[in-house]
Amino acid sequence: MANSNYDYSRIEKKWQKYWDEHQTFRAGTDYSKPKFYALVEFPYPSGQGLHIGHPRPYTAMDIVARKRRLEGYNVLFPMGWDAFGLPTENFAIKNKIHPAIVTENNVRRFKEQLKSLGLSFDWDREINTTDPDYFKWTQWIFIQLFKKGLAYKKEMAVNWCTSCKVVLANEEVVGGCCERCGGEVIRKVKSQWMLKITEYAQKLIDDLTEVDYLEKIKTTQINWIGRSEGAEVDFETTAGDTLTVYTTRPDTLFGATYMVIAPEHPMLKKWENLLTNPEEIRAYQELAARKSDFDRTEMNKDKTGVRLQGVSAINPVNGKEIPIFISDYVLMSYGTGAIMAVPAHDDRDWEFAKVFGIDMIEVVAGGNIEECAFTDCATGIMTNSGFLTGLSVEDAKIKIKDWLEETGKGHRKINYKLRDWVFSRQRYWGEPIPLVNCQKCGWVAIPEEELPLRLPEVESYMPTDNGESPLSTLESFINTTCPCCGGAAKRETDTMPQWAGSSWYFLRYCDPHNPEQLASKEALEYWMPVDWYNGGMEHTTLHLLYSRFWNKFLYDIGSVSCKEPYMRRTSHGMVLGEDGQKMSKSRGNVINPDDVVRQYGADTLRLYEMFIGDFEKTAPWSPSSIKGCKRFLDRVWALQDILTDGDVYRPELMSAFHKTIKKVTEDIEALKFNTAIAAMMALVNDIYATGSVTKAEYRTLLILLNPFAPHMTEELYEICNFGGVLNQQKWAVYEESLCVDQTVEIVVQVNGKLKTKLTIPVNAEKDVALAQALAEQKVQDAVAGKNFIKQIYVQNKLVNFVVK
RNA sequence: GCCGGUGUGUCGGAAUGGCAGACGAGACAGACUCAAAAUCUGUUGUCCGCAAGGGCGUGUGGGUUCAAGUCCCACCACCGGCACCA
Repeated sequence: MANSNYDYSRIEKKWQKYWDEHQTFRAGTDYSKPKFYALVEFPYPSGQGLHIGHPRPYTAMDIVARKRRLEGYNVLFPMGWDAFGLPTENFAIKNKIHPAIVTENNVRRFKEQLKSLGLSFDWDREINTTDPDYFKWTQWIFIQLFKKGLAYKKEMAVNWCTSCKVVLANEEVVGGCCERCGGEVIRKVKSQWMLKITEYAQKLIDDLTEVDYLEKIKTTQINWIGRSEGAEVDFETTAGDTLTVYTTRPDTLFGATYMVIAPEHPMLKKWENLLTNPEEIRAYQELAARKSDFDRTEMNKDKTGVRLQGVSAINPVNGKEIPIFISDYVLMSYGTGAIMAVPAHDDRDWEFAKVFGIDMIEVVAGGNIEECAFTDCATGIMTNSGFLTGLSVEDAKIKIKDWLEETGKGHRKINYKLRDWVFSRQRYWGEPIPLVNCQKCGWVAIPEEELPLRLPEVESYMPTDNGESPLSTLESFINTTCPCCGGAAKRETDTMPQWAGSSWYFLRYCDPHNPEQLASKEALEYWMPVDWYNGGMEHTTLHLLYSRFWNKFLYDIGSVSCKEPYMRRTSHGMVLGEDGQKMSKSRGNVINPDDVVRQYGADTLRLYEMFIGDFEKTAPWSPSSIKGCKRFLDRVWALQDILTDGDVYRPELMSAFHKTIKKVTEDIEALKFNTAIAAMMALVNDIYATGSVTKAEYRTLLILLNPFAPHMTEELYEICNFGGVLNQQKWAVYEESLCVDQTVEIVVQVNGKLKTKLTIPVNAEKDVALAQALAEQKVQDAVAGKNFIKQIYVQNKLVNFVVK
């Protein structure tokens, strides 16, 4: 009989209390110790409470953090709340509760749930983005950006969610719909605060070489930033001015038979009096403006447009006059908002030219332009191209760029798809933008002593239908004096987007209570960069990019000491419902972590979330599979009944132990938690096969398992009187030389087919192994009467006789 | 269309070019039990065979190799992301 039942509920509460009281996981301030900074994305404390997907990445990093502590590192593993945002505000509106109260309640619930999972966060460093002591520094950073000219206000077409009544960043629009609510997104011209992330585009690409991110994260970011090399080319027009285009294919300049400008292009205004078909143009402009992004993508098959009558352009290489069109396939937001169209060598231009019956000139030989545009840069040879004829495309690109620069008709240019970050939101529950507008001085930052600029109390948080912030109705908030001239001024009423607070939170964790600075220099120099940051793939082009940008800016102004905030970035797969579908209320496949903790205990839940499959891939929840993890813990618990006095690894388990230590040690670092657990399960099976366990064996097993199942292993460690508490012990060590057995089983093949297996001494010499293999009857039968072609021996693996 | 990723038993999934299916689940059989649950033991890719044994098996088709789930080429299916970016 077991000394006691595995009463997980009692044990887990006991140890959670113990860790709390002893501040076991408090990050030390001894800066002479080696540090390890493990980070998980802090949650948005929603009203639904913790989702079953949360524990997966949290447990993973908890395992790493716990292991590193046992290895002697000073570990920082913090947690906080990304609490500004729309759902809280919407809930507040609906239920007439202040969003701050809603946030407080949600945070309390989340914290309880996280604690019930035994996650080893340093709760002394808990932060909350809605805390004025925190967002004081979010506002401070904004002011620095403003002072350096990286925050600017611009009248522009923005993405407007008709349902949330709020502006969205480009990154927040998914397939023409609002990322959050799925509502229709339309384009609306508004004056918005923008952050010049584009200024950092090149650095954001280049510095990826210095960090260890999953390759797909790097490529996604690189593709999102979308660097392209080309040239800007100036086309003179019959209006006597110049129309500049951007192209990546200046080599095809001789093939440019028309031009297209975006419907919003400013030149149209300039040419107003010269254009003879203004109605037609205006009608098209209105049509294009009404189209949402969604419509634009939907309609991308049929090219539409209007030819400008009265103005045309001159091709600078051959002086030919070519027509200019407006069409919504050219975007004002990229390049110069104007293109030279080369229908023979660009798919979109080809389609457009077919619709409008425009000439094509083949300038790169090798395709059939009657059928489709020939866009291959690698094999084509220039033709019909004057001084470029006969060159390869690559050589032609260089030559034409040189020519453009020599003649002053253009120049080399690099463009990025990345656009500046729309940073204003017309909602209540966000950081107020700390600027005032003065008639005389324009936009002025409020003095830093006045930070934090708190949110005023308002009657209603309702977003207004005219698209202004709820703060805009509050005279007492708006009216203020100009810090510059002392005259009357008005405060900015927009707030910051939810991404603001999370763009620098990893810095605040280093020194979370500092009232003087966002964090002290010493703390930042010691803890930064984050050694390992795990989070969702969905943040690759949002939070991950934004926070790299902010960190780089803070680095440039001397506030932080490293160029890149995160040394290593990994990503976890989602936990799906039992049916393999994404968990959702409507599907009825939602699993609540509280229920699982109640039914099986936190240790089982932790173990299962790690065992469920490859950490980086999605995995369906399986109610029966989790029982296997509980069963395993029960078996570990019951080992205490067969504990002997012996205090060494027994010879028959010697290599099994060393191998398992090695496997678990390495697998944790490689995110292969599932195979680490499998190895421990196999070890326990091996132990049971011997009928008993020694103290040394049990102790090692408990240490290996501790990061995964911290409560139970602490309890067993105490029950068995192994001395002290487990979390103060040292991680298990292995010796390479003891990971191998004295003998190995090798495979004997004839012509690659398995014939028999053979047990021979480890590292046996070739002739010894071959001789022994050849002595086997089955081998004899298989090779009888045949000639040996080859005899292959792979040490400790196999013997293969190739015969004919 | 472009960029990623993934295809292995009934299921989740293991396999530095070297015994495919570790570990777990499920199923089946047995032990314990009045009985059930729990637990323990065994079997469990598939086909032929009473057996010994043998054939076939990692999405499809080729190739490299003594040896391919793994490397190369072509293709198919599914998942995710981006999408008129000149």
